[in-house]
Amino acid sequence: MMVESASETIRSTPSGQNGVSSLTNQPDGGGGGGGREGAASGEANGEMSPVELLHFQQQQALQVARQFLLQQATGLSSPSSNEGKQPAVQVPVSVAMMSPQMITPQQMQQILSPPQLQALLQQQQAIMLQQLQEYYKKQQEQLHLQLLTQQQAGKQQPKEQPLGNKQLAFQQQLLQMQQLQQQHLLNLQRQGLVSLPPGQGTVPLQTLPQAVCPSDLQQLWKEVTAAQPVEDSIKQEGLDLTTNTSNSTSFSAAKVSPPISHHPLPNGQSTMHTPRRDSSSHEETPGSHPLYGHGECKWPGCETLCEDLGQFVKHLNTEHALDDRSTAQCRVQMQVVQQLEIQLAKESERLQAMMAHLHMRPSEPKPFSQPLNLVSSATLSKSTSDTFPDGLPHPPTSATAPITPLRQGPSVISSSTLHNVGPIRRRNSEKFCTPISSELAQNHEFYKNADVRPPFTYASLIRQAILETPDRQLTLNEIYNWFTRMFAYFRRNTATWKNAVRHNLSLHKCFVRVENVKGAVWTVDEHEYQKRRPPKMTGSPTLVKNMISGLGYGALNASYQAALAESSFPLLNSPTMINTSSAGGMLHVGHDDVSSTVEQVNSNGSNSPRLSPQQYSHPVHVKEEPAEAEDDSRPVSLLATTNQNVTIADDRDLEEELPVEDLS
DNA sequence: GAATGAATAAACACTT
DNA sequence: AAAGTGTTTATTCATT
Repeated sequence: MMVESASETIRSTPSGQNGVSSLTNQPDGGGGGGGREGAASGEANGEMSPVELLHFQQQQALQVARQFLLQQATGLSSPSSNEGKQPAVQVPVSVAMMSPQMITPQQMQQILSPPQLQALLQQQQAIMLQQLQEYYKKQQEQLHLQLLTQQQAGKQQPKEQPLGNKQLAFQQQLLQMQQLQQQHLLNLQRQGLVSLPPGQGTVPLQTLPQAVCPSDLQQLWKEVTAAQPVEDSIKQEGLDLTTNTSNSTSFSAAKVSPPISHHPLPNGQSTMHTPRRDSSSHEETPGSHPLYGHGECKWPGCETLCEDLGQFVKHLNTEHALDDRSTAQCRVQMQVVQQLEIQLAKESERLQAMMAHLHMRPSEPKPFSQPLNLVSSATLSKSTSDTFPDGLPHPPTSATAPITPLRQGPSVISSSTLHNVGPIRRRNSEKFCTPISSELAQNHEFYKNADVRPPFTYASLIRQAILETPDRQLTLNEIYNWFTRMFAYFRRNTATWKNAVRHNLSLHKCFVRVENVKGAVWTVDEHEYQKRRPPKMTGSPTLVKNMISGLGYGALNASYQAALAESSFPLLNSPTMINTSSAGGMLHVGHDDVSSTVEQVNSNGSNSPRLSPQQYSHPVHVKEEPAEAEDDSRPVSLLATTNQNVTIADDRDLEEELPVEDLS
């Protein structure tokens, strides 16, 4: 039988330095049409009324800010915006020779070493922050000027209604600016995240998508922009819109409020019906009010302390009754929400584009985590989202950022992974000695859904597949199934990779074929496997250390482990074996691939009843006996989150008996 | 440049 | 006989 031409996908270009230049598709990050550059220099003056003028300027300012934001947000993907901004970064020759426009982010990652990338990103961020601050400063100065002008004018005029409007306009502008700041920061963080290779240890926890919560952002912003006297000018005017506004913006971000036109509810509920606020992890008690939290009124600009809900309601009705001010504030809030919606739309679009680019199914309906695909996700899902020790609601693998589900895929995907997007021959597992299992764990969902070739060798994959089963043995067909189940990539070109699997099974001594009642099964001879190649960097403590820190395991630990657990290496079934410290432990395995980690897990994870001991000893037992005694137990790391149980035990069954195959 | 490991392709044998 | 399974050889590429 002919092998269908699968080769085209696989061997088209060997990746690496030579192939890169041929890739030209660029994700058109939100930059949209290129022409919007010179958007505005808020200059318009003239015959307009002060109010109109304000509005106009505000619009323009917003425009500029938006563009700026957009540009910056896409800065990484659109080389034009960052050309020449990273002088200090050392770029490989191969990159340097390419015209910048030709480089896609992926390619960048391919080409740049993780440290380089890191440096680049940091620079980029620093620059962006700086620019942003400058920009906002200017805006504020401008505002202040206007404010003064208005004040003078206001003295001569009846100040009833006009003044209110002006104030509102200012409020709006400020609000929006703050909001933009926040958004921008978010973008920055996300950018950094998305493209941060795992090897970059310096990633602070907050920069991780999982950890980005509005409160963090605020905190960050406060630090970053502490110098800004924004609120002061406002307060001068007698407005009580203070920093707190950022609070309101952040928390309303997630919700889309219906456009209330004129008379919003007195208490502003209509806009704030957000059930769960990001920052409200502690609050959210049954009798709570969206505008009440942490003992204070969350009305924008109002931080009045209220002992209890009753008092708060009272306060709400008195202080925030239906009047001009409340109405206006509500309107401001609406705008804020609208802005966020716009932003969300843009981000979503970008996400789509990214996913499309990565051949992922855009339809992925599960914005939030999906634990494990292997098993019915339903079973696991619930536990996954909240099982994390750090209280972070998302499993690294599939979880999505609270607001924008950006990281469907490679969220965590490591550079190494990205390296292999596309045709590659070399599996990096070896070089970076990234434990395949961890990588797999982290990007499990991604591989499952994205048609991306996994960066592991067939041997390591096969081993992984085998070790994942309780019996540590699989029939060829089961191995096939595992491949297809775990990797979208292996759902096509079947003839090719199946042949490769067979070839590997036969070729490597580490795979032992055992006759069974039902036929033959394949097992792994660990000893042989380890012998297979010299441990690249196994032992080196320093390396290990680097790796750990590099991967950000310190900070990441919890989520990482959770991810691992979630990734459900079946072996881990036992919920008991949770040992945070072990994250390092598993790393030290150092061996490249999937297996290495897994194996450790296995051996350690021995608790799980069904694990069969064998692996180490050559003599392979065949399936009949489920498992005798648990083997040794090295301290393993994986923190098995509770959900474990569900897992893959069934996995195997699935293939054999159940036609299930719900793998997306 | 050689050695090595891995991916791919393909031929062939055996079994079901 | 066909399909699946397993073995083997050859070629190519990438890395060391």
